[in-house]
Amino acid sequence: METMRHLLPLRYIDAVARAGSIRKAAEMLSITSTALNRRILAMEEELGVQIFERLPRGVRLSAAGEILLHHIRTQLSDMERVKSQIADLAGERRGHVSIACSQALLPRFLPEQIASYRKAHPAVTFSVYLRDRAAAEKALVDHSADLALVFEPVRLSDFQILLIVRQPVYAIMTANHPLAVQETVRLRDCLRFPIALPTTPYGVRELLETAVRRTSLKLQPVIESDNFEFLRYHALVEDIITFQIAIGLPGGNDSQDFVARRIAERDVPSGVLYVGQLQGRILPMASARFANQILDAFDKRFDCD
Amino acid sequence: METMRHLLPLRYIDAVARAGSIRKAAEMLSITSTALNRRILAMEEELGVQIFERLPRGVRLSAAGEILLHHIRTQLSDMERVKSQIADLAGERRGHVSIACSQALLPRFLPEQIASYRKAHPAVTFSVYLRDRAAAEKALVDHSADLALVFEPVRLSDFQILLIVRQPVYAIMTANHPLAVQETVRLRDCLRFPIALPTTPYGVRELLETAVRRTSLKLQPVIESDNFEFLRYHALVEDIITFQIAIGLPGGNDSQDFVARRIAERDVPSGVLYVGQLQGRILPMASARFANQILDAFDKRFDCD
DNA sequence: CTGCTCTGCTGCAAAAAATGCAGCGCCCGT
DNA sequence: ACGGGCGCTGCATTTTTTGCAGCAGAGCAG
Repeated sequence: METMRHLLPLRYIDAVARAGSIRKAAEMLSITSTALNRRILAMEEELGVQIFERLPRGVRLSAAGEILLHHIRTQLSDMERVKSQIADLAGERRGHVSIACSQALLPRFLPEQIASYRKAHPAVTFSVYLRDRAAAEKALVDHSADLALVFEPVRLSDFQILLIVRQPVYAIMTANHPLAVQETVRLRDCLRFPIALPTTPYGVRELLETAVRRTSLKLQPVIESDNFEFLRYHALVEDIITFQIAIGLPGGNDSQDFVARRIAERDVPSGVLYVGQLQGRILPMASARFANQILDAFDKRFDCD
Repeated sequence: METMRHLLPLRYIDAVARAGSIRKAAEMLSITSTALNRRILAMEEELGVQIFERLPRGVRLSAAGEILLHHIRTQLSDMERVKSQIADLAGERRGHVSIACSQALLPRFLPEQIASYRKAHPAVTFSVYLRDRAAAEKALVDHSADLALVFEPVRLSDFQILLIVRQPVYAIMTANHPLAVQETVRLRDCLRFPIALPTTPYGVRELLETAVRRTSLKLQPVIESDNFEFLRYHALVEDIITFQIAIGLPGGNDSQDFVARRIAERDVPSGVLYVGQLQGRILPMASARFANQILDAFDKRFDCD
């Protein structure tokens, strides 16, 4: 966060690596390129190895630099962890939790969880980043996120799974839609009506695509978007069907405006939501405690297996 | 080893913690107490917490300081690891291995192993510290040793076992001792003669004590020492019997001066030699490779189970 | 080819930080 | 009571870091 001056050189190297150029990094750090350049040079001198390859358009990490940078990033977040541990034993219970997650968590689940957590520990702050599956995992690796909550992740080796929750797919429609009378709906029935779908990188879309591949059905969305909110609003206005997973749904399964009807499991198998962290990393107190809270929350709210 | 100036503050804190006083630490670091004092103060300022409690006779780590120091020590040896990784990919294969071990390893086993390793990697340097079981484990914890080779350790929770080797106890005597004619000797026969023993903290002594406790025999050493070499030399000169474990014996079981005769397993069970490292720590390349070499060596030389 | 721009890098002077010296007040053991 | 150890501070000095201006080199547009 702030200061801790002895690892300023480390932050400088990190910044240069991110910016890809000393001058740009210097600007972000609001120092002169001279100073930054000389610190890099000094660091390379001390190590006896080039950290960056010099290109005509900037710099790039050398092999040694890659190793060093990895170490630097763990070191930086380790220091944060130590700081929150220290704050913790002073009874302050402060710290920071940063989360990378899929869209479905944003409207309801995370706000609720964070609010509940902050009620108990008001000094803890949060960063929440919207990231697709791949980007969320990358965020763990470069320590820009402590926790990732992702739907149907591409399982990366660095991803340490804390929890797996099955998430059935729901069809969202207006309350007076013909299908709204049923408890659960069949996929083929939905597809007789116009539908709105998330774009391909999203897990829900992938599940549906996989489901229809086994059948003679076809997905022919009249609306595509990468924004779930938009899809739901549009479904409302135009009276078409869209799809979402359980955790993204408001209140009960029904709100005043629209209803959510579970799709038969035999048509579309439940997707899987993963909560995870970086393999082998020791989380800061605050993040670890928040992760535990989430785990508890899932135990209570959903059937896990 | 030295340099890497950005973690000088960390080394300073470590030094003060070890010395227990700023002035003493300053002397060791060959700087003024003023400078050191101010660095500590600055560090505490940045952290917003006292790292050291001030006592009339010096300083002592505070609770926060304990946490911080633990982090500092990991950080310091992590940096060493990174440096050797970097050197490694430059093909230099340099680095440093520090070992805490029992006495029995010093005369033959470690010199041989280190020599053989250094033949392959001449740029790797070694520190070898003689430590009893407890001190060796402490050395792992405070990162003053990468590896520990100890006989009959008090199993600490931080100790991650890499290898276990059974080590039978041998009786050492002059070649013309009455018992020297037998292949293996009985403990009760040994105790009919004058004996020389290591002092109580040592594993061999403990094994023998345990062994006689089940019998009517008694250990009545005419010589006690904490130095195995002395015991052996003295046994030679005075023609008395002493005891040692397999790995400490020279060449074959016999040298020109004395012979080693295995004590019947039913009298004195084999002791156990442990090779271990700090739980959860990632060893520097050189140390990891050396540990592997040792593991291989044991596979070839002894029956392991 | 000629400008033009963007890069990393360097000489030199100014600014900032760390250091050492001397000395203060404190507390303990004798 | 007193000497010796301790942590800490004001001030002068030294060392380090920073910023400004300017360099050479490489891509790029014309």
